[in-house]
Amino acid sequence: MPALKTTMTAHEIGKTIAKAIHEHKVLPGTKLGEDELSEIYGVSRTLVRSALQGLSHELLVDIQPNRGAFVAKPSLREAREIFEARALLEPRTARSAALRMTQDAARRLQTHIDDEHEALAQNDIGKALWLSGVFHIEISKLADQATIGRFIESLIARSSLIIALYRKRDSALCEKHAHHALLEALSQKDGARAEELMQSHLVDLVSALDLREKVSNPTKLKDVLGGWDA
Amino acid sequence: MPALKTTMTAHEIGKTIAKAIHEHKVLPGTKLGEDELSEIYGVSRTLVRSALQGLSHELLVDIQPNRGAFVAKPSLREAREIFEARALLEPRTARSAALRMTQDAARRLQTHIDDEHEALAQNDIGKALWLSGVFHIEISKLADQATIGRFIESLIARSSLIIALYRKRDSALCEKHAHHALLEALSQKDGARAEELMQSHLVDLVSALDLREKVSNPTKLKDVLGGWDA
DNA sequence: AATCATAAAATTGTATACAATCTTTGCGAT
DNA sequence: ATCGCAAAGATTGTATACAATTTTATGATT
Repeated sequence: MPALKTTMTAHEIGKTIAKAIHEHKVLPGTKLGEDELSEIYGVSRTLVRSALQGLSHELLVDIQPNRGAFVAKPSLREAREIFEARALLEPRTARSAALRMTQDAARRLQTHIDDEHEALAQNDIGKALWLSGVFHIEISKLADQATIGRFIESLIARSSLIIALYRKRDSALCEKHAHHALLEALSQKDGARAEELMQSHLVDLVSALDLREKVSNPTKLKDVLGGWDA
Repeated sequence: MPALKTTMTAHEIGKTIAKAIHEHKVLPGTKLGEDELSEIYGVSRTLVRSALQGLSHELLVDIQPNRGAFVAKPSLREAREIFEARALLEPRTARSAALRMTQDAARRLQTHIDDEHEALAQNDIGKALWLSGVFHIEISKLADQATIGRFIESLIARSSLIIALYRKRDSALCEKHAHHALLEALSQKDGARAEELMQSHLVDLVSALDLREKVSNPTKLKDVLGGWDA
């Protein structure tokens, strides 16, 4: 833990909250009260509000006027759009990354994969899930196109929410070898193969989700009274 | 003008400032002082800060810690990246838009083109430039992909800054017929042609910019002492 | 005259106080 | 009991006050 800095900046607070969201420590729909957070971080509501507004710009939290901030709940439609956008951007970006690949980058990605496996071994699904996302972000950074990289980063961040909401039961995301194969292609500067692998990897990711229309106009409202959300 | 609402919201203030930036009423590098703005809009610095932070998230303003907010000055590299990203996203989006085109949308785009011409006739270059950008945004909205649409919107907003910084002298952006041809293709639901036209339109836009490396290590610093920026 | 140090002014950063809005609770009527 | 309404409580929205930092102005020294 980074030692006792006198006070956290709004950006740092935002990062912390974002991380908790990404690791599924707080689930979509959770209320993020200002007093609560300012208590936690030992700062005034001013900074908390600033952080929350930042997160809302990234569409990670939803600020409802006079009601407060909630962890965002992307709709089915948004979910589909986000993975469509990823399918559009990431394969191409992986190809660029392959062309610019370096020894050092390969090493970094490898240790990253190791971290993923470690988290998985410790059964910290949330963390493993997020690290898996960061792997994609790292690749996009290698492509040396910061603008598109930011878009991808934003899409992956939101994917975290989508996975929390729409993951099929007992679907094994984080297929071990997918990232490894990707790294291999990148290391060999095989752009075409990297592009291909990324594309099919994304298809696999989507196939672990249930993005079908919520069917039931619940035939009887009474039936659905079990623990509903906020 | 919208009548006397008691007070403006941070979002509205941000929109107003953004509009001024887009229309080149304030140029890249201009300082946006908090007191100054709160005076102008008749609100406290709290709201102004919130607005500025929002704009900084959109990369329209650059907030330097303890120094203040300035209208952003995209680097040459960013400029190139942004138009690369547009070239990647917009043609495809224009194709989708064509497939979803309606009578009503065609009418709206036509009146939009008329507005552009009117602004041009009134010699309001800044406004014409921005309306020209909004035309692209409107098309992207028709494509029914809000996520990518937001990316495109953000890219076009920043293009405004790039044009302010890097436009070739006496280059006629806003070639009259380009948008008209695009509208025609869209109206005919000719996706392939719309995609083509958009692609070449973007090439034309870039060719009106000077995105070459700034050559001169100024041989003598003394020579460059004229009014330099902040 | 130019340069550096120092002090005053101005500006941004953060916390607190107050206002507006929403939520919950309790009471009374049906 | 259930519904509706009203007051109390809690939470968000905005403004102001104070602290920290930067910028500008001033003056001494070389």
